[in-house]
Amino acid sequence: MRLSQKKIMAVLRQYGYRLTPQRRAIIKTVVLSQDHVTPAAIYDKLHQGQPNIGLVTIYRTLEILTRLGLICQVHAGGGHSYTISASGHHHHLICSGCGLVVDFAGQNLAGLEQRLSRETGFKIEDHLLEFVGLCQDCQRDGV
Amino acid sequence: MRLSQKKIMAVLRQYGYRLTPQRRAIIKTVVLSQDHVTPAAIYDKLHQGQPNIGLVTIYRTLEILTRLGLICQVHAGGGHSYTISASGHHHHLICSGCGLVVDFAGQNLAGLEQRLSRETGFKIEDHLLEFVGLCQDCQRDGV
DNA sequence: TTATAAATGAAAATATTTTTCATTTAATAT
DNA sequence: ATATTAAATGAAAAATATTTTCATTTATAA
Repeated sequence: MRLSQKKIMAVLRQYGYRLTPQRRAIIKTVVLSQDHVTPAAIYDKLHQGQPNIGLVTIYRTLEILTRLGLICQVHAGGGHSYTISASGHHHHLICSGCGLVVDFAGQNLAGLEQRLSRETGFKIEDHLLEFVGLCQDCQRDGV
Repeated sequence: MRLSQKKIMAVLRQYGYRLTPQRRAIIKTVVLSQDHVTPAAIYDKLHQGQPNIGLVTIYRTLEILTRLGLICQVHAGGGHSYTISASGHHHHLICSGCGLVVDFAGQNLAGLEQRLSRETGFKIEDHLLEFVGLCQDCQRDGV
């Protein structure tokens, strides 16, 4: 289940952030995008429109949304970090050909986490699990 | 088991790369480093010494070593990607306080990989599993 | 409406990575 | 040993990415 635009805006408000037209537009873009988007891609898509949005605002908004857990970053694949909207605990399957990101869940890492905690003394706060491969389309197209 | 300096150099030679003093110095730095190192950190450590090493050479060498699987990148934690030497298939446990990287193995993701492949049609090539938390020292120091 | 703290965006600063190309050099052949 | 040559280096510039600063605008609440 992906977060809706409405839900994201509600959470923003809940935390005392203002709902500016810029933020609405950025959220809309991230939510409507099927795969992950870079700050630059959002900028390209939005900065001609109304309102005119600066790249700085995009960085700032993505930072807030990430901090609130409303969007998350994709690390593998290109190597750089991209963002994608999603909700609940899940992981990413990333196409190295076209950048498509598929969310998946159902992998319970609690056991492993406990083992690691026990063996290393770490207090584990977070984890990152991503698979990289070729989606069906890219396999067919021989990317 | 971490790769030794000698082993890394042998593999480099095996693939037809030349063993320059610069490459030796870079490999030594990465191997001796307990945690992950950034290109900039390697540069700071080496560019005063003999031989004088340029940042470009560091980027190029790290790229080769990564491609040959002799070192690998760390994605989570700071957000940027860092490199660390290691061998064999393993994953990372990263301290968000001090950057310490602990390797761990023994997590077999083949079953999950198969499931995802079946469900999505992806041809999976690689994966990334990282845990982030606080190491014992940083817990104590209240970082 | 008005007041005001938050948000914006242009510009500059900072940081990161890649490209170019003349020069140097490691490894091979002699 | 020495010469040869393709590979490697590094300075500089270019390209890319991100953050900071600060004057101006604006969403929200009083």
